[in-house]
Amino acid sequence: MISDPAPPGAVPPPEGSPGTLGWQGIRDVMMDRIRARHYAPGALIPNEADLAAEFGCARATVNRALRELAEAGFLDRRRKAGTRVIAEPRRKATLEIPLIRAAIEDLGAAYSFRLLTREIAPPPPEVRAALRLEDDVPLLHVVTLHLADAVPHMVEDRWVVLATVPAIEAADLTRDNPNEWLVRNAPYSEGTMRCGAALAGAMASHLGCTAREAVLVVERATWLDGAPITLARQHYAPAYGLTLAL
Amino acid sequence: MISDPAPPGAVPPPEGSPGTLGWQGIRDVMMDRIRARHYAPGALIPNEADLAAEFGCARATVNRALRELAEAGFLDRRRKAGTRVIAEPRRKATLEIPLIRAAIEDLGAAYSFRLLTREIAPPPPEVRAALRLEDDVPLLHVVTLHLADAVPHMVEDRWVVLATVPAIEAADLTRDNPNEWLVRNAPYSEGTMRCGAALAGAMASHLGCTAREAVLVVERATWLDGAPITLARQHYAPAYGLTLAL
DNA sequence: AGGCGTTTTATGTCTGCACATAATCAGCCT
DNA sequence: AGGCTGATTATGTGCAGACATAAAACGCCT
Repeated sequence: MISDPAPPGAVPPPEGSPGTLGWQGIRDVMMDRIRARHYAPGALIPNEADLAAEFGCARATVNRALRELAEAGFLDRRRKAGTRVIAEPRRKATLEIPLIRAAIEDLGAAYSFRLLTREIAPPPPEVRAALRLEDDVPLLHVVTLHLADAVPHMVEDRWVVLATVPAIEAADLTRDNPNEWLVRNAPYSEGTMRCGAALAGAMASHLGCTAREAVLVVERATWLDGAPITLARQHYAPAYGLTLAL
Repeated sequence: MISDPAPPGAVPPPEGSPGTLGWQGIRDVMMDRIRARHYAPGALIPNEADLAAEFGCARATVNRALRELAEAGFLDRRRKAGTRVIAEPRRKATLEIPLIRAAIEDLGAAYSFRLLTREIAPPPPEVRAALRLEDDVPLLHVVTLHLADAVPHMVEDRWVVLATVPAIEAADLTRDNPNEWLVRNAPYSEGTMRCGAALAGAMASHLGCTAREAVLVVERATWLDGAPITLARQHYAPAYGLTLAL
């Protein structure tokens, strides 16, 4: 049965006006109802046709509104089974993957970088494993120091699969840093990302801190249709943190 | 002008078949074209009506496909100006905010928790600042240790604004841990989330590690329509990292 | 009871069509 | 030239109707 008569509090303002609120308005009203528990957690809500009648609009408009709420993780929609309020919504935080130059400039600092290492070498086993590499081919290995107002901000240790992105071998990475070159020239279709913490250790000298300080480590690997592209491990300066949007 | 004749490589399979590929198919074809630079980075793509004619479908179907690509950060759409390929796509990683119990059980471990502290106290200045609290009212302060297979996994230090969520004062937080209680009973409309690194320090005793190890720290604050709800600082056990999806 | 098709139902998607809205562009006036 | 105004144009949104599809519910048969 449907929890129509609003058990506890009630914030349902669909009003008697015709249908001038659009799909965003309908989404907002439905969101309010979910929050106010007009629709109980876990309960079914009315079907699209009924809601369309209530809001005085077409079913497609209700569909658009409910689809968004489902994508946002508040509703569970299944054919024939109807639409259900998720009792324990698993919300998502999103992280805009920073183009390093842009991230630093957004901080109001002047960006610069230094290429510390550039070599073609066989990767260590963990790198091969992380990229799911089968052959033991040499990769391009670059270490880049990124600075904000000439102060070390992040060290990026990156391996690039030349077989997948041969053009990078000829690129002048002292002009465009590897991060930017890849963003512009190597689209990817899949990837993994993990962030953790570690002691600065060997990175301390680059970051201008002591080896015993804690730094944020971000590791990202990318593929294009199954072909490995690159693995990057980034060590940020102490006290720096990533901000995600909810 | 539009980069229609495909400059470098070309992967445009719209074929002569009528219109049996649906909006997802159209999205995929367009994605392939962007990756193959059939549409040059920064260039305009054909308008919806033309694409609809090419794919043999209605404009609404093309619209749906392009809207998704725009949301994913590959296209920039503006009324009258048309749709443009973003040259340096700023991609987003998403983190499913874990219900701690579920996160640990997904690891294949048995979940348990211990409430270490429960008090009502005035918050320190940084907590007030993070929640944008104006009055100097006392908050509920709980510290919870979450364990995976009886091994310490994370310590959560949380402040809850009683004025916004009075019901939590009566809740039995030794049954439902604060995390779960809030997810079920305190919906939020806005929030911030930040993750960084720190030395274990005073948390070491709870986490079963030394004070000089690096641990991941996640700080989350939430509001409901501007009213502050809670601030949580979570210290994870050493070596644990968050995995984001690209 | 138990198992197996068939019906029913709610959502998913598509089609044409229409109008709204924003932003560009051209042309006009001063 | 400079600036305002209005036409043009591409996207944003809406509607009504239709068919597709998944899955639950029902009923039938054994």
